[in-house]
Amino acid sequence: MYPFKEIESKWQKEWDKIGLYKTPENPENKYYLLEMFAYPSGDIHIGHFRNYSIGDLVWRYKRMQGYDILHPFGWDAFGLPAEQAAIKHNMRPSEWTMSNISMARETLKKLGISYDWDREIITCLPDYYKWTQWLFLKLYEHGLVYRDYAYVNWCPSCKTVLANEQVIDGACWRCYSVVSRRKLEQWFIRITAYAERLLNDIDKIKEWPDNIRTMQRNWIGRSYGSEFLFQIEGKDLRLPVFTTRPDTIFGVTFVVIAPDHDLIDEIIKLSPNANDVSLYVERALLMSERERTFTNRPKTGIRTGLYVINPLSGERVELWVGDYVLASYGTGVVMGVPAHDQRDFEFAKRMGLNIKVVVAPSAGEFDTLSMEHAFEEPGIMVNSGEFSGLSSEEGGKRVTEYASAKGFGGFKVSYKLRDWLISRQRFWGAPIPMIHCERCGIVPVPEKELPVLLPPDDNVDFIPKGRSPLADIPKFINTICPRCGGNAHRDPDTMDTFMCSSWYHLRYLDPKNTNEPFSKENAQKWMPIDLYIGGAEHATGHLIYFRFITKFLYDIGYLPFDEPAVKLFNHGMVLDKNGEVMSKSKGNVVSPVNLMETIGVDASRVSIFFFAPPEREILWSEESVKGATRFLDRVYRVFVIHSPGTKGHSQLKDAEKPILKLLHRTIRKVKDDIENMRFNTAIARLMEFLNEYEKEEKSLSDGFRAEVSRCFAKLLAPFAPHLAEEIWQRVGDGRSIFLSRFVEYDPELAKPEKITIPVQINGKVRYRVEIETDCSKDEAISSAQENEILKKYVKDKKIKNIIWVPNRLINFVVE
RNA sequence: GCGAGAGUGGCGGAACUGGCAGACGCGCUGGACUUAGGAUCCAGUGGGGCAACCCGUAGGGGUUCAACUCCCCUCUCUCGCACCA
Repeated sequence: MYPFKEIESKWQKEWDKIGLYKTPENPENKYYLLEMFAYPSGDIHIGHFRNYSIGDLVWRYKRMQGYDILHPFGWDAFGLPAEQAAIKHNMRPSEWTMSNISMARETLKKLGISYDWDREIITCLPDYYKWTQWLFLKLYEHGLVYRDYAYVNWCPSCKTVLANEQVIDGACWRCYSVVSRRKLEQWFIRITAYAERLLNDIDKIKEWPDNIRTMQRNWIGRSYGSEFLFQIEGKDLRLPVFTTRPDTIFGVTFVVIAPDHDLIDEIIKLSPNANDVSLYVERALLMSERERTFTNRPKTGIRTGLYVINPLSGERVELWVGDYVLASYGTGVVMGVPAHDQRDFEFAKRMGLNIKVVVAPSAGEFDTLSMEHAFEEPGIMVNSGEFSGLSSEEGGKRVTEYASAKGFGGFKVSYKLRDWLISRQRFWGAPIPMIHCERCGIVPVPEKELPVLLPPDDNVDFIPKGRSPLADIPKFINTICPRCGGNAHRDPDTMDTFMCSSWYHLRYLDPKNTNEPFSKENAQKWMPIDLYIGGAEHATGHLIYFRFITKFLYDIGYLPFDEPAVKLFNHGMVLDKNGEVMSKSKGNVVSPVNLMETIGVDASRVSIFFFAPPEREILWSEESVKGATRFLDRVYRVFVIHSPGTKGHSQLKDAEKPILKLLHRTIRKVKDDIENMRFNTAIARLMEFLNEYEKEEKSLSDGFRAEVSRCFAKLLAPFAPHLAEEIWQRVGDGRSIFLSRFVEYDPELAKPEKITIPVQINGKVRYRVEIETDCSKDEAISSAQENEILKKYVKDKKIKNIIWVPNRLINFVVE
């Protein structure tokens, strides 16, 4: 194997010395290249390596095209695992986090990833989270932060709040007790105020993958419909009901409210069978929302004994509580129209409720009793008072207008997107900069007092006691009200780490700024991100929050753009050879360090690029690295050991023409493949070129070989940078290859003179014919017609049609 | 369950916009070189017949001169589902 160790360490030192990765201060041709930052849960694994190698490849390619690039890296350092590690290993969260960061940073440096380390950020350090808190205050200032009650998972035996991840089949992951729900007052961010823009602007981010754009659309989930108020009979309480089918309002035979609805306690109080309802609600809340909404699960429910009045028909119908209704969507109350909604139909059948047809396929045609399914399509309204006879569309509109005029309803747009709950009852996060004062109520911490420092994490008891550990640290929790100067206490919760990661890309612009999160000037210089690389698992989490915060900062004048990233690229996951996710607990983590030490950084990169297209998931296996090491060994032999050195150009010999033409075709294909993120086929092209070149090598002049070496080194440079630099040292201009310009191809040379195309008879390939490139249809057909096989198939039959696809194929359609 | 993807030789994958299915590589088989080979080089390699041909892209149907590619149905797997980041 070629001496990769010496080569790699030599060039890494050299690049460091010349400051290759430093960000230019005043970019003329800017390119902001960003990979999602890392959660430091241990050392870099092969999945990270894949992600960052993709970024590094793009950096090298773009650099050689003359771009001024910002390519930073950082750490998403707050979060649950640090606290878990603290409990498990009796370590401080900061110690665990920072030592993981040092280890991973060293690995990234050894892997030679082109980051400008001067711009590194760490979200758990005060100079960063100060500005996360600042962001929270700005959101508060603009009315986008509020407090409300929300359910959390609660383990009664550990007495702690659990993340969804910590709830396994409804039980606590540590003690296996049944997890219940507990209502807590928490902080929310009103992301729903941006729902419409987040949805509409998906049209602006055309260079994001379609699947992510579709997932975001569905996640935001806009639906147009109507809202109607159903009064509880005899009470002064009106329940708003959202529906997308106002045309079926006369078919309501029951109304169902969610067990987690805000008004549920009141309903229980009013209910004649309060005990049973209360018990039902308690049981329903043990299930996750996801379980509750499984459509193949039998829907359950309970009568409240209360009645509500249909505002349109005046009919009184039963009010039920049902677990298939979610408080978080629509109004948390649904009208049951069993004749025209399949879920309602099943519910009514199970519970013995009436089914009333109010929409018929066409006027007069309907059958009330023999229905086996709901009729969900639009049609003609029937049994609907004055609205009978109208089409669903027209009637729905009229019904809603009528309700609006009478004050018991109206048009309504509903979103699936919910407000963002950011309170976490945990230690290891950015403290929420709010103060609770007995006299003044809730008071934000003044901006000049930021950061609200997290107290030292030694001697903190992380074993949960049902509230945030910060609540039990007097030095932290007790404070003075900034408004009245009286005794007050700080908010004990910390922020969701998605808050930290929603703006980190902006801190890189200006990571040392002590006066503001980043300067507008730098934002103007570098934003938006030109290419953002990361996993698709963030589709409806980080990638929505990140867009939202960008829009918010645009609105308050901090940013000149309201979308953060022009282009998004999702790489595939790296799984082990059994198709399982790599994790420490499974012990199947593949380290790029071992790989790098046995075959080198360049061969490791080439293996992972060659394995599959970068967006595809891969099942990692060591056997596949052989192709890459053999390839680079041959490259080393042909272009380093046999290097002709820098020699002048010479007259082109006849034997050199085909290689020259192949070289230009290779340049064209490799460039095209890099630009379309098809790195596996780009490497295949280089292999093919090498195969041909090696056969002819001996008959070529030194001057020609030097020219080929220069081109090949540049084509190789994005994939195997160290080896490419080693080749370049022998044939180049004395500077780094990454300061040179990438190769261009000559379209004339890239075109082959003759091509062989298939000839089909009735769509089946029967023989082949060689034609001149770009020849005419007649020329092609005449050369194809002189053929025994064709004559055999045609015989006395007629040629009906001849299909000619230029430079592709000929198809004779016979008989 | 809902939403988003994926399924091609023994294996990873290739096939531009509907136009030669299997590029490139791994593995395997045979050979060369060699004291040796888990090194290197050469040749072969989807299946059947071993010839003309036929069959093959998860399964079933359809559109077309032509389908891995487009449409319908079914199956399997992966990711996300709001407190993992």
